[in-house]
Amino acid sequence: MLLNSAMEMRTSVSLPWREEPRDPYRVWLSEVMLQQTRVAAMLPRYLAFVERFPTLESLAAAPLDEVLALFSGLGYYARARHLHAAAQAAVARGGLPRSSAELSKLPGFGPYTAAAVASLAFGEQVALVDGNVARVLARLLRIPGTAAEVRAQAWEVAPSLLPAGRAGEFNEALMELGATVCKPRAPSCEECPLGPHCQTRDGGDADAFPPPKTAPERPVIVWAAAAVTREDGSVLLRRHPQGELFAGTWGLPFCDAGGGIPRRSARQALEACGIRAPALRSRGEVRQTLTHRELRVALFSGTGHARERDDLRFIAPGKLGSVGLSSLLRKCLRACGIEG
DNA sequence: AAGCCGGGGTA
DNA sequence: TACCCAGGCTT
Repeated sequence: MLLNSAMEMRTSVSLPWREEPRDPYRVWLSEVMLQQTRVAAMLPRYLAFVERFPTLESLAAAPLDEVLALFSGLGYYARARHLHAAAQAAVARGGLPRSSAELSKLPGFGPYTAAAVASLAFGEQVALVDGNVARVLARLLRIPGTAAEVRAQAWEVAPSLLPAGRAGEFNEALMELGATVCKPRAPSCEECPLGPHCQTRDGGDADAFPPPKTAPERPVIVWAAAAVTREDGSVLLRRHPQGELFAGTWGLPFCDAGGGIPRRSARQALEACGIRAPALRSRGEVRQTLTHRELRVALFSGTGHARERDDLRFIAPGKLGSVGLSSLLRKCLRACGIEG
């Protein structure tokens, strides 16, 4: 009965990766893009991605740069690197593994994604818990404890709720319910198909499950960055190395400027690129809030030339779509009057 | 177990 | 504007 109630949620939206018969590659791609990202934000990128890389094999054969380009602005770029690496590993072994256990061995497949692909695309009878499922179960069953404890409990309980032979449908229905009705805040309990079964609905305290997390403090990071344009209008970009924020994507040459003089720091950043003491015009400050820090970038612009390297390229504004860019870079370029 | 990774939606 | 959200990897 729980199943039937929850199932009412299904098929309320038609999304391209849900077309039957399901293509495991596309189901996987959608799950990766949906990590920490809403459907509305990722849908256009998903469509562009499958158009460029319609198959697992085409993705495996692609240069990483192009994969990152298609992830531009989505954030968490490790997802793109893992996706690419996993595609190559999968092709090398003859295709995508069909079980959750085997999928887990590939980069980028954690417990959730492995179970999602296995149940949704391959029909494996395996439960999954994402933020939505954890919240739905916490309210339905009045699971006490912190968000982390609720999450662990949900993984314990979920397998026992699985209807025989219909794990995929059930998983999808629970996630759909969490996304549309059993929302983090202000849940629409009146519309909930699970209403009679829910242990928090009558109390009206569904909101309290799971309890809100305490806000983490967010240290401020200050960068000084410079947009240097060449005579032909192209702008100097530097690839963020592994271990740096925005790793793998391209950004303006920057230097940490915490406590220092921003203009001097910007000059320093350019010297590291082989540009000596150019005239720099101040372009104000761009801010970007990340999960664990607030980023403030003091911006400068100027003209100049530099020798290109593997991690240093002049890119024409019209060609910006062909490399991986962060949203931060877009903001910075806009502030400098450079439009992609 | 805790910290690290972007970005956009919502109040 | 301020707050909220969340999977996988690394340490």
